[in-house]
Amino acid sequence: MNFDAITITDIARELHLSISTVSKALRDSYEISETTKKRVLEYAQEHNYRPNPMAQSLKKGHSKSIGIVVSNIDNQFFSQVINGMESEAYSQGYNVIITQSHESYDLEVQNVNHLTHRAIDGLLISLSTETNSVEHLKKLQKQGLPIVFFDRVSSEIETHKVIVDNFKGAYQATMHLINCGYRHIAHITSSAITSVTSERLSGYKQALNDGGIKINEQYIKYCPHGGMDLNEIEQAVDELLALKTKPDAILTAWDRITTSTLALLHKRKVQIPQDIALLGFTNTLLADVLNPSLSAVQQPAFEIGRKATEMLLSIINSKRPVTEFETVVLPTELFIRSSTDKTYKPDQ
Amino acid sequence: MNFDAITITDIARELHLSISTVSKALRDSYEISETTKKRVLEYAQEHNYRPNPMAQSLKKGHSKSIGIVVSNIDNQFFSQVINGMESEAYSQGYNVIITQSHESYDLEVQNVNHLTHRAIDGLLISLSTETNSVEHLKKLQKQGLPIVFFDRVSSEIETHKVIVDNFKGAYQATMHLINCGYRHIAHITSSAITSVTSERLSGYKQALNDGGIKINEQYIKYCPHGGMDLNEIEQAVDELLALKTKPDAILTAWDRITTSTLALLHKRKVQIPQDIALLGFTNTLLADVLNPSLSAVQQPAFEIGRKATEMLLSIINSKRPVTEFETVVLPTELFIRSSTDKTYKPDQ
DNA sequence: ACTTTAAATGTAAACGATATGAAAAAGGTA
DNA sequence: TACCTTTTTCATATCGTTTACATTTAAAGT
Repeated sequence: MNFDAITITDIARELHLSISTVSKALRDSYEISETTKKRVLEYAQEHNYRPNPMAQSLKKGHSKSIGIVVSNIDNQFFSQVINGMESEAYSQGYNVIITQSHESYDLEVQNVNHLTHRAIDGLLISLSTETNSVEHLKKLQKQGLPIVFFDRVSSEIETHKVIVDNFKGAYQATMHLINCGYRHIAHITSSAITSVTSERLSGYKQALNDGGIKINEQYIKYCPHGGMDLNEIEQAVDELLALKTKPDAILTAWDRITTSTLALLHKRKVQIPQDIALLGFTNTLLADVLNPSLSAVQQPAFEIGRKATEMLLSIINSKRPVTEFETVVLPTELFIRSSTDKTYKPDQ
Repeated sequence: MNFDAITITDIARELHLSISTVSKALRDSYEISETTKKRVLEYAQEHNYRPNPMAQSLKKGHSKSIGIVVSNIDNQFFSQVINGMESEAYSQGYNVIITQSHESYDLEVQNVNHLTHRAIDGLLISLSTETNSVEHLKKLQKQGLPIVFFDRVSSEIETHKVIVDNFKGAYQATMHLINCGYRHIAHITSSAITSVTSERLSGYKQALNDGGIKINEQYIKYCPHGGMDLNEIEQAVDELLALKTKPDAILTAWDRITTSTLALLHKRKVQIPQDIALLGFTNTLLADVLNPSLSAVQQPAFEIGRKATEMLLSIINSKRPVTEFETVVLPTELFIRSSTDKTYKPDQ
């Protein structure tokens, strides 16, 4: 706002009042007479006065904005999460500043620094797949910056967290595949260090166990870059297809991996679900109109974002330091469509 | 940053120097001796000193952040645009603050106010479909706020603009349909007041003319809310399907409208392209794996965002007031897939 | 020894708002 | 009229920086 805007000083000068009188009148203080208040308010209105937020922030010691770090905004899941965050933040008079880590640890650190440079009152973060040290966040937390994790959390930092029941989501999905009659179920997932990955992996394994199916490590493929690197997924898919006993179903654990796997199977002329069934975690709105319509584990993305923000703002607005932290676990939802349908006929 | 951070004053006190000496040392001024500089720099480093951005902004009169207003972040086109903006802004040391109008005029005004409240150095905006008065922006521009339009622009404000060749994009798309042998080509588009809509509509009409096809106003449907309101699209589709001579092809003009139309046709068991061909403007990454794979007009979204930001920053950083404005027109790209293929067999 | 000059550091006034405490004005009571 | 309240207004310090200007100190020149 380097453009000429009217300040409190201008009003004081014009109205032959002191700066403090104007300031108080503007905030409707009881100390100021009704007459003066009216004069000031009218003048302010007329000249479109807006308090300078930088001055206010400096004086008050907070910026009324919160920082967000996600891996990629260009991803249905995260953009829905951000929607929820924005909604909650705005309703409480806060701005959000969004940054992307693009699944890179270095970028994550850089973004976090950039954000704290730029005066945020709190941080909402989903870790990048590369991240296995959270020292950069620990330091900030120690300095007093409120942090709330969502989606991909760290167990090394004690704070509020919002996640989904990844174990159950993956368990239900795998169990659905088993119930449909699939026996060779592969799993393509992301970096092994990410919380989300290991929880979903456990759910997958447990379901296989409970279904009396032996776990085959060859059926589990890791894509360390979480779907950002198409080559990784391509290699994973090709390795699965090259196996003597090819899988008859694939459970993909991440949004990007799911849609990429679908595209790759297409390109290789693999019939879904006749040759291989596909079921994946994804929040795409297009699951219904994909070819074939895609069975999916969907996350309550908007609610994740909203809840995480609510928790962050509760820390920010808390009078006393917060020492009791909570981890909110939201349920996933399984949508069954054609891509896991044994009786599927391509021509509808 | 209301958490206890070290300030320039702390450093000065500890090192028995004046505040200005420290300030100058930190910015490597020639006035300060190498010895002092080194002492200050080392101390600052060690104690992890960060200049308070609010104080700097207040003093320097700018915030190093730019505001963005889009209709919806949860939309491939816009998230790609924002990616481009973020990329350019960050490389020049600027932050972006993103807000969504959700296609509502009131929300747009509110966001713009909120943003200027919160100290931005410039504004990047794509108008909401509802917006037909830009007085709120004119006022800000008059006050000196640099504004750059992208995508949905207003002819009533003179400033830099980044758009795509909407006319040509729609013309090529329609021509492609004509060349494929379609003769009853419908057009579902958004609010008639939006620049994008009218340009694409003209392209559509011109192509029909050039192809010797009479324009049938019954084939042109408007969805004022630009795809946010599914009912509108549903009604448009149903009206088209109820016509005595149903269209044999549909050109959809907006990302959301395209994917929604696809879903609606699916639900109504309309075979694409056998019953009706579909071609639309969309930037979804999933066009290849939709059912059927979707012919699409794609926009260079990242480049739109990057370029718009570059132009905005050039205004912001310009020494003299900018009076010469430029409108950059980028090309669209037509991808031909199965949804417009007369010879299409569902089973690949 | 005394002035000149350059180098290094310091003082203080901004930026725009808020808040504390004091002063002025108005009203009330004896 | 003098004195005390109460109401209303103002002067000023503050937040953390930046910066124009002033001062100090030391070295150099005459």
